[in-house]
Amino acid sequence: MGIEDIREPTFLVLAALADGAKHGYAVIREVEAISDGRVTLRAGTLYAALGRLAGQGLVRQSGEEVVDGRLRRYYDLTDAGAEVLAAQAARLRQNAAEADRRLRARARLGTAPA
Amino acid sequence: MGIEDIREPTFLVLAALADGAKHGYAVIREVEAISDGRVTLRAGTLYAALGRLAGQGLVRQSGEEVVDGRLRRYYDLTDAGAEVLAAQAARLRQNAAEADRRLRARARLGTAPA
DNA sequence: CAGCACATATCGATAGTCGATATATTCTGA
DNA sequence: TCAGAATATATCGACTATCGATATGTGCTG
Repeated sequence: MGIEDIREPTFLVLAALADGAKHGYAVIREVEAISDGRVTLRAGTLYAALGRLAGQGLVRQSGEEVVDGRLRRYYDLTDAGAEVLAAQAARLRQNAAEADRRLRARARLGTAPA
Repeated sequence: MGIEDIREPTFLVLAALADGAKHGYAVIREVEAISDGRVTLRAGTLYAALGRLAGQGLVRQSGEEVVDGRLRRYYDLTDAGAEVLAAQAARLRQNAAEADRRLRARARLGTAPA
């Protein structure tokens, strides 16, 4: 339950911040783009995740700005956050590779042994 | 929230069954092996997942057997289960690739702009 | 001037996983 | 020989990340 239990929405939040600081709403749009529209973060999910990740030292607030009378609160990845993201990405790749390997083994035997 | 919301433990259960039918306890050991010891399924997680996946038509009970006086209940993937697993694996790969791409962009700029 | 995009935030409900517990048999080591 | 671990199933309460809804306010567009 430490830092290693990361679900897709939270993973995508880290990924969205990996290439530079963004404000919350921009993260929501970025996550939607990253995931080809599959994941639309709820505001509740986003701000809860940012708070949680900040508490874990993976994300940090990097300033505020007012644009067109609207407040923007920026966040970016810490080095620890980048490390966790890299480790998680490796894990996803490994899981996907293992699943594919087994699916190929299945295909070799003939599908659905009814 | 249909069938597309799958967490790591459930994904690994599907993966464990992808290359052939197994009984519950064997799935637990297989998942541990697949994940290099990172994921040890709790019995509660496993049987809940199997029941849920069976209800979604992704897994099906494929028979019972008594070995050394102990009951074994076997499960295997349906074709639908194999398709979902393949789709999820693709998704993991895509998420991992996107994270890596952004982490490389970050590295290019110089880590942690203090 | 209605409605949507932008931008933040909180709150109750849902659901998957964990941790603990229960039951029963067989194998292993001291 | 007998305690403990491994095998094998299953249930239940607790935790928590996410969802869905709601709230508040500004600025742009039709």
